[in-house]
Amino acid sequence: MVKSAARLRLSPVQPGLCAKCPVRKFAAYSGVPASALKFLQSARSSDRIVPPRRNIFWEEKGADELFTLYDGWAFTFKLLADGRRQILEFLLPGSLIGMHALWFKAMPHSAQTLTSVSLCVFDKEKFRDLLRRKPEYERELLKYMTSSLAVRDRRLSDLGRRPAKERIARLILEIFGRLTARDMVDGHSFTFYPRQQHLADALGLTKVHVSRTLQVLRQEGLLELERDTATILDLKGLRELADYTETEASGW
Amino acid sequence: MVKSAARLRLSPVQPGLCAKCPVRKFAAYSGVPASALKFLQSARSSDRIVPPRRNIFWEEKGADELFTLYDGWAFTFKLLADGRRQILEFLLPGSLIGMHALWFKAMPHSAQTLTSVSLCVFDKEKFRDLLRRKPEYERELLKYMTSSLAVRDRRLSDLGRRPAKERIARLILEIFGRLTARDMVDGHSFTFYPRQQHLADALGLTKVHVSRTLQVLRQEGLLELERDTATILDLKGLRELADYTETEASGW
DNA sequence: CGGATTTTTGAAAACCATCAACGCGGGTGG
DNA sequence: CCACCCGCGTTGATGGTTTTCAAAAATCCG
Repeated sequence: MVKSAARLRLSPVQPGLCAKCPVRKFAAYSGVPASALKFLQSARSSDRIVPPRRNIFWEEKGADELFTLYDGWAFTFKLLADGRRQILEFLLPGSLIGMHALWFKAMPHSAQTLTSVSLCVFDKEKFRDLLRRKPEYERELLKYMTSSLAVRDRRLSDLGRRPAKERIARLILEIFGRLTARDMVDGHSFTFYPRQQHLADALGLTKVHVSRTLQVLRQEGLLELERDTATILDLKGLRELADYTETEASGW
Repeated sequence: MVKSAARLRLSPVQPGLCAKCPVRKFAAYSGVPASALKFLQSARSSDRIVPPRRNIFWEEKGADELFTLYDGWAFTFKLLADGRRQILEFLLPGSLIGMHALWFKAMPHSAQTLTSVSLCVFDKEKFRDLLRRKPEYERELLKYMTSSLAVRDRRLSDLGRRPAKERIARLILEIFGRLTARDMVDGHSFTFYPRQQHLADALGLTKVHVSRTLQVLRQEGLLELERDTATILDLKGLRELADYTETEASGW
């Protein structure tokens, strides 16, 4: 099963009509008013398939487009002068990518694919038109951004104040929650594309320490991470360890 | 001079007409269209003065109001179960506080004053009306939120990937930039209300380590922090150490 | 099967936390 | 006005978490 899911990434599902979009109820789309769908469709200038490990856009460069992720996994990140990387967000189907482009000349971060990915591409200007014509949608995006900021603040607390074990547990639980909302889990298992290096870069750790900490979590019977597959062995225990409340698991 | 500035906090400046508001060009207000001022004024249900070290609202509680900070310093933060604190953002005049209340039942963080503070208070429902009536303002807020998210992502990178010295340097430079935009600096000196414990909680460090690191920065002739006053001794050197580019210094 | 990527392991060191104590200074109350 | 108290910053000793460096083992992919 996992294998076939992984194989899927080689030819990602491609989007069709916005009105029938299956990811429409997720993330940035969750509140798109039906009346705006026509405009959303017309602002969508094209679709695009991007292979794994390719950048979608680059930090400090300009961008004329923004995207929604239709299928596949990706992430946003920043690079420091010495090459160290901080992953800011893992992008899942429904994620809106590159809003910054709407108003600013330079992107504040890069975006890169993890799997092969299919994107809905929106021309910057057309998207601005859409916002002007459909303030309800604009309002929905404002809500989406507010919620995104809250998620980012949780991660900030994790990096600032939690030890490695909790950081890892919480990130896995967060992704588990998002995937559950998308019906992309199989019981307590799910396909998981980030490598240990990605976890490290998202959590402010080194891959070595991530490796060691994952072993502890496995030995404690809480969590198992194999290549491309994560299995939560003890959800209750993991939540407890991670101090992860139910309310943290909704809405994006 | 510092003395008198500190004394000012005991009776903060109170707001008058939105149309003549001196902080209107900062942060959340920077793009308020003149046409929206009338509505902004009418959405403003009252003013409020809050003494130092008081919460403005509480994490996990609901809120019926949102605020803009008119005068004084404050910050937002989250508490962990064991009492550890993560400061998310320092709030300066012009900051919009508590947007989350517009759509969500529970606040994702708390807000607390550092000095005595004066707030413009907006009723949640009236503010929603304002957005409905003035989509230009709504659009401006969307831009503001986007930019806030980018700032948060910089801090995330700092916590994840930078050592204590750089974190401190960068936070000071960020605040210096924001204060400069507000004309609240005196050359390379400025009034600075956070204590070392606040820096620690914002940067994911302990107050002890902040103290030691500040001593190093002082000995290196880069930065001096006394009670209520910060002085940048060597701006160029500090920027270099902090890897702080000019573009990081604008727009919020 | 062979090369590349990813994960694991070990040893040593760096960075930062913890704990505890002391000093300084400002504000407050007697 | 002075003494006291409390918040805040400092200092030292010690320990833990995490990093670094290097290398080997495991896994994947073509």
